Amino acid sequence: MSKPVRTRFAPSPTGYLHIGGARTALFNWLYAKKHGGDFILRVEDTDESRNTDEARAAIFEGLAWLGISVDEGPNEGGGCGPYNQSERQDIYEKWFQKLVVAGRVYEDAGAWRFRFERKPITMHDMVCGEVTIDYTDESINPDMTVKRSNGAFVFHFVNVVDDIEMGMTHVIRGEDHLMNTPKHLQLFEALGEEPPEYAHIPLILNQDGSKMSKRDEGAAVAGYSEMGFVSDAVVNYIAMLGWSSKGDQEVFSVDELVRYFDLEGVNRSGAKFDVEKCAWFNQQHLLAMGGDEFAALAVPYVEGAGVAVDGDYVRMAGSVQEKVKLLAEVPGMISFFRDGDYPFDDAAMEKVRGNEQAVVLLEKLAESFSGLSDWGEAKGSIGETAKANGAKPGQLMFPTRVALSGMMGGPDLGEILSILGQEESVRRLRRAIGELS
RNA sequence: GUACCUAUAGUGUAGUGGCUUAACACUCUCGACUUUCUAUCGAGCGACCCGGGUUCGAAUCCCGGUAGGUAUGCCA
Repeated sequence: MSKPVRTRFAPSPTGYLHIGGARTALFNWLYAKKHGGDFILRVEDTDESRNTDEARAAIFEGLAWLGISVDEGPNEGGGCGPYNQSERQDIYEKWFQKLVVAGRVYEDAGAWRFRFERKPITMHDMVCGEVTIDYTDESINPDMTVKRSNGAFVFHFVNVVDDIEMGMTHVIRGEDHLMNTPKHLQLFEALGEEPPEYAHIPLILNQDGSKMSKRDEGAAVAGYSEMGFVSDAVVNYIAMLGWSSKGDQEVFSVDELVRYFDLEGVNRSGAKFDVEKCAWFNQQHLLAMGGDEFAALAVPYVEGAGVAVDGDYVRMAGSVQEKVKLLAEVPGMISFFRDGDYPFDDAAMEKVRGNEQAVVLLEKLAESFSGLSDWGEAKGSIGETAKANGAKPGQLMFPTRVALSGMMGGPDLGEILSILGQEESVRRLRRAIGELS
């Protein structure tokens, strides 16, 4: 019987939560949840000069938005606290003394260095396999500082001590830490503790192949909501960057991800971030949800555009569920609805003008609309009007859409007609005819 | 510089020595849905970094290049 799984995400609060960090957190979380274990958040704020409160908040908010639940952490508490490294100085001091007693550290210019054992170190990484780094040559890997001259402990040391104290069983982290692992392994050995299992996952890269850093476009998790992404889609997409189920399925719910995720499916090469595909995932998740849920999610974006939303507006917003990839597209797509003087899109009008019969057909349609006793027949009458005048339904459908909305795309025509009503629809038709003549 | 990791269509992945005419998805183009825009479905374009070797047979194993990445801090 193996120990219950405990994984962690250990960010330093020096910027906003970025997509690479989010994925690292996600993999740890997925692994823990899959195995019924706990996911711990530990804030590595040992470098005071670089930490900010905003960055701390961004970590909490980002994880919360993504739906990555924290079992133990600064806000949740837990049996291994405190979870801010800045509050754990005494603990580090205690472990540091073990190193002193064992004679593994020595003073150097006021700082303390850890004496490496001069031998090859082999790690057994769950993703990278067996990797050996030779520590024989001191000039290549000089003894590392574990305690600064100002008394503060360095990352490698606190990281290891905390992983011991907090009982981590698996450490899943970015491949940029691969070369740090032998150092950590040496520390575990010197401290007389069993190291956790390690898994180094490939990095997320920019389109040009460089490591995605905090400054790069699309790097901030906080920006995704604003752009109109839903968190499940972002989670789904970043999970697919470097991991696959080995089958053809790509669209997963979070529950499915927990069920199917495994470290065997993680590959070893870096993945370039593709916003287009991320948007496609978003569309798939939008399509998969119920109409009410979609409308509820879309409304804040419409309100954000400065519009008071009433029942008809909610209905309108809901009608574009299968027309958008991003929720932020919704307000623009339905803005014509309450704006009687909506602008006509140039490209759309040009296309309509290219159809010589358009104006005549629209006039006939306006007449037909005016005479309708049952407005529910409106959409059908478009096709009938077209046929009655020797045209195909499609030749009138598009001009009608442009006339009513000013745009090439948008909600279903029937839905537009229905919500606009007879009088307003006729008025809009005549307005467009005037514009075209 | 040195070490380590990686290398399949523009992008993300599958393929772990023969079942491969290298599969799936995004993007793009074109069709279908005798109704627009979407959605959906269908089709098309498009790849095994290079060179040796092992083998009857290599995208797959080995070696060497090349390219990219990461690490080489009293940052994390």
